[in-house]
Amino acid sequence: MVKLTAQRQAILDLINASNRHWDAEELSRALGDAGQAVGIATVYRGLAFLEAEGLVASIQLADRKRYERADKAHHDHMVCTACGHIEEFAHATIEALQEAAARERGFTISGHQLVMFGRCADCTKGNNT
Amino acid sequence: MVKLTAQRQAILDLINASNRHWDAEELSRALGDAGQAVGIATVYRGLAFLEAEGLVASIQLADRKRYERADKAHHDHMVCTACGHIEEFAHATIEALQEAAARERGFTISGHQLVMFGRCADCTKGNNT
DNA sequence: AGAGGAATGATAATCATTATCATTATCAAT
DNA sequence: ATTGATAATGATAATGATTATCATTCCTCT
Ligand SMILES: [Mn+2]
Ligand SMILES: [Mn+2]
Ligand SMILES: [Zn+2]
Ligand SMILES: [Zn+2]
Repeated sequence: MVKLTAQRQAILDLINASNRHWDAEELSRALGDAGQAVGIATVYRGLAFLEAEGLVASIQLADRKRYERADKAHHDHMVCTACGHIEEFAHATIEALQEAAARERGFTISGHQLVMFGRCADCTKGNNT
Repeated sequence: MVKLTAQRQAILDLINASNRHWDAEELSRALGDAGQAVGIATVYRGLAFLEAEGLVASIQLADRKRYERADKAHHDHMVCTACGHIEEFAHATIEALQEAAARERGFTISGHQLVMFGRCADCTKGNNT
């Protein structure tokens, strides 16, 4: 019975309405534009709360943390260093091999993050930037 | 013909002398303790330089970037969230599958980072913190 | 209606990293 | 050795994302 306040619900709705990977600032700005302003501090707290509840997922990039909906199957990311595009991919075998590697070493895994950096298909062809 | 200044050489020597994963602050402090103080700004610049030259490697964790020697084969990491221990592992099959996944999507990969979080073998058994 | 506790929001604080800029080191040419 | 050009250093200010503070507002229960 997670209790969602109006601002937490607004954050969650916005995230669930697309496949974007949002940062706190973007969410705060978008909510303001939509007429339901939420203080930036509340956005940070709301995101932490929602993630703890498993209602949103996140990826930690070099500079900032980005949030996305959690109602998709687990996946990892490829980040285009030219245009910022974030592409998703899931690979069951990689996941299984990771778990095996951890098990071999007695490591109890609670999470992982695999990020590949490079140029997306568009940026590889065209010469965007 | 990379030209190493005294302070860059000192940073590199320190990194190469162990298998630790250092952050800038730790390096600056250790250099100071060793009697060859290097300003923190110079440490940051030196690390960027050394990494660009391929003389040191790095991993970007949530809060800070950590540097290690580059004269080891590529590997990824498991970070213990209890004691901070960083364990290394290499997995050729995972690497190959990653590249295949990128290729399938037209992504030109320039780098990647796979980090697993959890409790190391010691912290899983004993109850260190 | 009122008390207690949680949530909000404005703002200050924190902390890693980068930018500035005056000073110093390096090196080639005089 | 002295110059001058150029790069590096180091002290310190600035930046930017995130967290902490704290007064105010909102709920929920009695
Ligand atoms: Mn995603
Ligand atoms: Mn390592
Ligand atoms: Zn791109
Ligand atoms: Zn541990």
